[in-house]
Amino acid sequence: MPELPEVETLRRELNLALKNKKILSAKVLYPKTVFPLSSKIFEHAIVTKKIAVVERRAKILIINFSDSTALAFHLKMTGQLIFQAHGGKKIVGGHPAPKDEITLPNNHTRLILTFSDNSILYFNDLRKFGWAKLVDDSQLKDLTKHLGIEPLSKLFTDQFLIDLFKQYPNRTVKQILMDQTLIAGIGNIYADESAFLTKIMPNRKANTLKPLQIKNLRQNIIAVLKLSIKLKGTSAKNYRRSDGSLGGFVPHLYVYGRAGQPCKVCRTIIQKIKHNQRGTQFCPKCQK
DNA sequence: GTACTTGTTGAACG
DNA sequence: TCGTTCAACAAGTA
Repeated sequence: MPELPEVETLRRELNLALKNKKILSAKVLYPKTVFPLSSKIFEHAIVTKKIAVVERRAKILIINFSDSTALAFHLKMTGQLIFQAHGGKKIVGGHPAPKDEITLPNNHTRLILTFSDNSILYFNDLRKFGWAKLVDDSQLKDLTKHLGIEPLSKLFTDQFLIDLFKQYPNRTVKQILMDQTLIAGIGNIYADESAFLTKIMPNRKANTLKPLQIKNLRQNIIAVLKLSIKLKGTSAKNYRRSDGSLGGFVPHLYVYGRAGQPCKVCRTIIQKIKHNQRGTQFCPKCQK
């Protein structure tokens, strides 16, 4: 599933690909995916809009138009955005697709945007959790106002994280890291991975961590996010064990998706528990 | 067929 | 008002 690094990679690529393009037509194939919910209204409202810049907030991808409206996407777990240049190669972002077999549109395609140079952007989403919202300035603010700070911004300081742990002494590490209203963009993968790198259990209570551990945790969060972006954000694990396509970050995972396999550090078998209603993986020996 | 998984939202709870 | 818990969303896998 797309995480912050993957959305960021997609943002960079789409920003280059889409800048200054004009929307020639739009086709909604699954109305519940879009806002406004009416396909007709959506399709009519978006044509002739010109793309100014593509931005990202947490895991939300924001295509800004020149008239200060925007099309905001959330890929959730299985969303994909695929850009097909006219006669050119595809840019694929989001949920990994079986390699080289994407024919478009297909039965998971929810929205098609065609640009005036005949290039096309497809929004695919197998499970239909994702959305594409056409919003004005104030609606865009509503979409993002509840989100906490970006973990890769300068605001994400040692002191900020230490204060958070003080503010929520009874929560667990993982609960704090994954709370989008506190820190925006960390999902299950990076919560588990950064806990491993810090050698702490994800279900440790916040008030049991020493300031030095919190500082280490912050370093590890940043390191793991940056490494994943560097590897083109292909952080998504193979979605089901049978799906042979591995993302570029997968070889760097220590615990996520590795339950039952030996720890890369000490060979102890990685365990999986349910914590905070989420699958949570850890090494019982390395993490305390 | 049944249970389970997954990220996020929002309702319901004390 | 606040923090916590849980159902809902959809479709594929075990």
